[in-house]
Amino acid sequence: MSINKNLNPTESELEILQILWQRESATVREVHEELSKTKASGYTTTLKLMQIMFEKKLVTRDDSAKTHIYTPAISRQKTQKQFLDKMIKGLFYGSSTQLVLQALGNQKASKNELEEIQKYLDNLKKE
Amino acid sequence: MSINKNLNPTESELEILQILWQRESATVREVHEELSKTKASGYTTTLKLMQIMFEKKLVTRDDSAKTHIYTPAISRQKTQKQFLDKMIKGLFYGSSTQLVLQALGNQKASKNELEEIQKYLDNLKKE
DNA sequence: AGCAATATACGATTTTGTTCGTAACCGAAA
DNA sequence: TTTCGGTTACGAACAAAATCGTATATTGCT
Repeated sequence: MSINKNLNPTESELEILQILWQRESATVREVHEELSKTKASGYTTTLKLMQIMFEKKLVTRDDSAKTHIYTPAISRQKTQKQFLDKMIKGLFYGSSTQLVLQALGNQKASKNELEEIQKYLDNLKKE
Repeated sequence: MSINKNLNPTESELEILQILWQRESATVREVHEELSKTKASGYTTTLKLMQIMFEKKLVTRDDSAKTHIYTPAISRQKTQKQFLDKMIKGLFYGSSTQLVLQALGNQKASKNELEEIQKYLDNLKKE
């Protein structure tokens, strides 16, 4: 029974969170600058999105100065988990294993990465 | 340079594809029946969605009889890959390894499943 | 104080996706 | 052949998300 509604971020909101997570915190302008590298849209669009995210409590902000500073209010990990779960349920018939195999098969991971995963698996098995 | 626009399926369209993949093919009524188990909405809603999916070429249909029979036009695997790629890019900073670790950590897989994954990894390493 | 530059606030519009009502259609049974 | 149940076609309403234009505020500079 959580008090917060905790609405899931939309596609665009995710893009912004992505940037905020990398930077710890940022102004609207900084976020917009970053977004502009891959996407064309107006400054006020980014502003509006971030205001909405504030209302949804996806971010907090320091508005003591003229230029507000935004900070993510939800963790990267938690968000990743939410979306993963949804995807496993909606596209992999509930099997996380299926998702993992598919992910491994598609994207070629380096040998180092594969070994990292194997180590991780060994630990899991011990538990 | 593909001729088809190949629009990604939406949330609702995925639910329908999910059913079509399981059954190989199905009528609107069958799909609707199945959807109704988990979701309340009218028959014509399902119909409309499937008609749109037809326009988008997400499904094909046999309309030789009065009751049309729909068949998925995109494969489960390809769709899974598309969404995985998008998620890795959009939420895991491009690292499939990160996604895998996160997926393994969240959802407890059984020991058998873990071993299946390990075998798979061994094969990958050999290549 | 007045001006320029840069912020935020916020409503309106556009776009995309979902839902539904109604008409037209078809086939089988009476 | 008429009727009735089930089907498709299709436009329109509705909802959610994204985009933008414009007004207003704040700061720094001259």
